[in-house]
Amino acid sequence: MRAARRGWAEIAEEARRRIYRRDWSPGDLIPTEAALAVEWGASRGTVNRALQVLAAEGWLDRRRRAGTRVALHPTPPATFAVPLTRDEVERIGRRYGYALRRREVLAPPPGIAQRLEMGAAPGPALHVVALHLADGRPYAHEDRWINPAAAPGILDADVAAVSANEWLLANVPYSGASVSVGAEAAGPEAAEALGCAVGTAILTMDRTTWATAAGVTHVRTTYPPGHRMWSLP
Amino acid sequence: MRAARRGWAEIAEEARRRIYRRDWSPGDLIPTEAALAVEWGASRGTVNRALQVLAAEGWLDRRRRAGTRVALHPTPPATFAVPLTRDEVERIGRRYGYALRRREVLAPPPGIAQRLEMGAAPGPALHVVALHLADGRPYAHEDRWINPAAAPGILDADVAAVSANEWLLANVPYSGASVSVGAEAAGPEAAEALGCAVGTAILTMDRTTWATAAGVTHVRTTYPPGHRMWSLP
DNA sequence: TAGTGGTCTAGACCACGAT
DNA sequence: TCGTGGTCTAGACCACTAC
Repeated sequence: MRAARRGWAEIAEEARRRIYRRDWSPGDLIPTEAALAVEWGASRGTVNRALQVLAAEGWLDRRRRAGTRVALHPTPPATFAVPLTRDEVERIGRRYGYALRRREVLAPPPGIAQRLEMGAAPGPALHVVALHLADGRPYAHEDRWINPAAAPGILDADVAAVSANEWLLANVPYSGASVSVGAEAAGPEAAEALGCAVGTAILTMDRTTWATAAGVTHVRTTYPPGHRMWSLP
Repeated sequence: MRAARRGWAEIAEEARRRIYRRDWSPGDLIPTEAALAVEWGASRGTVNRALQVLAAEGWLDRRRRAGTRVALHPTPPATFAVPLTRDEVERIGRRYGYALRRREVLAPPPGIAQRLEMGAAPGPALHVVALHLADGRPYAHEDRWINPAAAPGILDADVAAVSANEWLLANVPYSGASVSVGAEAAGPEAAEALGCAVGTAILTMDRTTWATAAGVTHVRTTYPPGHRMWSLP
């Protein structure tokens, strides 16, 4: 039906159109790659690339021999960027500031030790509490634990000058992270730092980061009342 | 150095190893695709595929002519799945239930009308308030507005029997969504539905969904105290 | 067992942008 | 200008799985 198109991106776009126009309805089997390659005047490799993108986005379910079907619940996962706080602040055009509020070396509580895979009788860890500022006002409060075994040199780092996270990014290999968000009533320390009443509803984000095998750091970041995290477009 | 490897996935794995072992450090220029293809005994196309994956994950910055560099802040965005609530409940092994609490047709408040692109003098919209249950207990409370112009037939749908979201997924094309999360104090309606005190800190998720051009639905979902959203592994 | 998607290859041309 | 990544192609083989 269609004349020669150009590139896998345009092919993917055409396929998306067919899906949300219901030319291809949820559950439907769509033509094979070979057939679409002929129809669109492209090679099978190009069609394959386009359809793999749609499958990764959640629009299609593909299985060898069984063919490609339109997904029943085409709801692509939402993606939230969780960048370095400095970058996040500067990207919205505000001046970044950083203030260390507490630094201590002591054995972490059991929950933290478990997340950092420090064993049942954990040695001392670095505990850092700091405030990130945007145009001089509180932007985020962070309460961080760092496993010195996984981050050699951190105990000598000047975490008053550079945020612990930036030091880690520059100095420690990173292989993965787990993130969660939730709502909590502000505790005394966060409330005072963020300038709100104790008990106010605030957004909290927990992030645990690993190197190859060991847990490197666990951080709880809390944001002032009203803060929202937005998905990427 | 290395014997023939197999496939772009293994090549990507090897490249990731070099990055977090600091064989390739942040800011470094890495060898060209052609050079790596020779070293790894693969074709350039295979190396290209692997490096494109790493670039999409945030590990590499690639530019024509300038070559490929290791990113300075390699922090891949966290991805949260935002599935159909029914699927979410069933995936954690609990029995799903749904209870309609309110259904009315009236002009939406200005903020909602704006998100749904209904203009300055919006006509009536469908307002649905419902509760999702897991093993009979409140799992999520949703307050939803639907633009009937973008969802023809919704006014005749039986939203007491099937959740409005499921009806929409089955009947209305979907082209994109915007999601945000935040923390709020529970209002009277949500508090009563979720069985908590007014003012308790609860997680809220807003989602606006569009068809090709028009806004289809805006929903605010609130979760019981303590609920957390987790990133995908 | 046969049909479908997943992938690799070698070669080619193009687009971008550093120099 | 010209080196680098981005992409297309045609052909091939393989892996999975419905039949």
